[in-house]
Amino acid sequence: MMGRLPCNNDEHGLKKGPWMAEEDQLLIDYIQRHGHGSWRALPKLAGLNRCGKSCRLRWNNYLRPDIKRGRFSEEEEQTIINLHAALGNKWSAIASHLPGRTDNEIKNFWNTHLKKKLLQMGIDPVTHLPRIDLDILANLPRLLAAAKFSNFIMMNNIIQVLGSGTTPSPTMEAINFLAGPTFRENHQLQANSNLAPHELVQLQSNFVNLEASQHQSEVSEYHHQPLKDSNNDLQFPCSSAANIPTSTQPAQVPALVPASPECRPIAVNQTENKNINPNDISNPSSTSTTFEAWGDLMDDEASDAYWRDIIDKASPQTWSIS
DNA sequence: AACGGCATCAACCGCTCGGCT
DNA sequence: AAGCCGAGCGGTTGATGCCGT
Repeated sequence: MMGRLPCNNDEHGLKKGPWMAEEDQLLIDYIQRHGHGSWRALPKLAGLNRCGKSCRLRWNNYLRPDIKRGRFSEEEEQTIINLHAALGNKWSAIASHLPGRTDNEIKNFWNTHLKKKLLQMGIDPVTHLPRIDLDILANLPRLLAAAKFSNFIMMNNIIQVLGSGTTPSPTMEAINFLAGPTFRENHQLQANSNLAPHELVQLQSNFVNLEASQHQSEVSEYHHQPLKDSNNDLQFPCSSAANIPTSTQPAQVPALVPASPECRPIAVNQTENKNINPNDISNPSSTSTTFEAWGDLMDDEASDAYWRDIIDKASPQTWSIS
């Protein structure tokens, strides 16, 4: 990080912790009269013994006159769930779709209520997919074998590009590549796999979801609005795209699309279940992409034998790099 | 009444981003 | 181009309240 001094209240004798009513009043009075201007300069000007950052937070999260307080409505809940499916933990982006609600409030509401609610519904709050059970984990070796090692190397490269997609162009290039004939024709999974048809469908649908979620994610990120066609209906690049709500159409079911970088398809749950209860949700902050998770696992000596065992069982002849 | 565990949420901390010099 | 700085974001913490025993 570039030379940025922390807001160290202790060192400067600045107050920390809960705000008193008098402090609130000083802040409100000052901002109503002068606007907040420079947050750093504000506390001194307003006669507050706080750092500017603390003032900004207090104002934005609590004192702002347009803040809506009280319980979240059903519609707001659905909106949050669907936006989270599309945007991941982008609390400020989610908050921008909910007038009067702050990112902090939404984040707290998510962590304390919605996460649990989804879990109770059997939905992984990180991926927004139905939670994966041990049967799937047991089939992992076959899935791995089917995908072929070479495909994984290539997918890894692609997804790293997707994961680092802060600019639209490389990401869209990767998506176009995935969607295009080169990828689909040259990487026929079925040819070298012993997958059952439904497993193949699942694997291929992951690619489709990857396109859809990435596309939707970018659209939302750049426009903060779902795509709409001329009839004002939601428009998606493919049929399984994220289910973004409108004010008139609250979605009833959370979208089954992983969107945030840590929610890449295929195996987030499987990879992170190495030493924990497989029914537990994956940690949203631990790994930014599925393939980084793979890397983490492969780096871990303790898990090395575990994965070697799985790989050995996964038809070694299919692992030759073509 | 006292205690412990859990839930909630305001506030903080560390970091990134983008504008400016 | 490099560094500084203000603002904002997301994760985490800690105080508080509630509930069950």
